[in-house]
Amino acid sequence: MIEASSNLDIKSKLRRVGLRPTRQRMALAELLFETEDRHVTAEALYEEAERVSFRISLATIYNTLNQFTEAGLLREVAVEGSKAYFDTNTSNHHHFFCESDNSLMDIPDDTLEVIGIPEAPAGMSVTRVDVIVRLVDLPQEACARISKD
Amino acid sequence: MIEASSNLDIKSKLRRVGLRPTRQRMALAELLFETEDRHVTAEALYEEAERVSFRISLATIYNTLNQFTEAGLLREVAVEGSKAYFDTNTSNHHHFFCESDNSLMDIPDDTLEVIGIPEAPAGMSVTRVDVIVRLVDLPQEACARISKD
DNA sequence: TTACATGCAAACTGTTTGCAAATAT
DNA sequence: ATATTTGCAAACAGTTTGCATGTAA
Repeated sequence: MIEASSNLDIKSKLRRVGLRPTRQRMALAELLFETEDRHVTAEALYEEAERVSFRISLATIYNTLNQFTEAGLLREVAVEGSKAYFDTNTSNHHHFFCESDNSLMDIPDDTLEVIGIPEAPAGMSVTRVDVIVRLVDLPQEACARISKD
Repeated sequence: MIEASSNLDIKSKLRRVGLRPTRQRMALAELLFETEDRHVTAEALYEEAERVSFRISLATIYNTLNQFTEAGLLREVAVEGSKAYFDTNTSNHHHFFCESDNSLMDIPDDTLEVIGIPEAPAGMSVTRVDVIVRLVDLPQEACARISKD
């Protein structure tokens, strides 16, 4: 049982998108939305739940992340690599991806701009423009030292 | 045995990057580099080899694609999704990704520009900036009709 | 009390690896 | 002759799914 503070907010947040506020969805929502702008993988969220002694199966984590994404509470970030990343910031924005430790960071919305986006080829339309600025940590400096999540 | 035309070119191309020109590497190089700007997945290349009756194992395709990438003959494109995409155009450029049929297309180098790339966080440096313009085909229109590869 | 959600294990996809047999130099 | 490469099958990671059990309304 994680916190109790904002249970009602979370409950209605789930209800609003048509998801039953079950114990596990509540707990995951609390972990995800209590702080701003998180970037999680299924595995990472699973470990986080473990850390606060919340019992949940990995399958349910996957299902829940997908449901939250469909419901618009999360957005999936397209970094290649085998893992799926979920971002609690669903607005239009771009990302740093640190290749040294596979961490994602938001790029503040107003710094970066893409100009001259070509028209979509005939019969298609643009759904989104994703920019990933790939980073490596310089020798001697630990990428891990920078705030992640 | 695919073609015979430019065997010498391909052979020296492989030698130049320190790879022995084996039968299977030659065949794959021929498939990949005969035409410009290809985007392949391992599976797709495997099927292509089958189509021209070249016997090769999928494991070798994977190994070869990775070797070619390390050698700088290919570059991996970071479209999320489970599959790895390899691009024969190793220069700096961006991509359309058609979500309807999972195909990649190059965006001509000079159309698109990213401005205001923020500085890398302390201790890190930018290795690359990737832009993916995601597309869907409009109803009624087949994305597949557009030239792929 | 009925429809929906969960947990488990098994299935599945894309990819990598260990090792014996085949090939390049 | 020697080192490298190949192919196979097995291993592997991440993710999804089928189904019996548990839970929310």
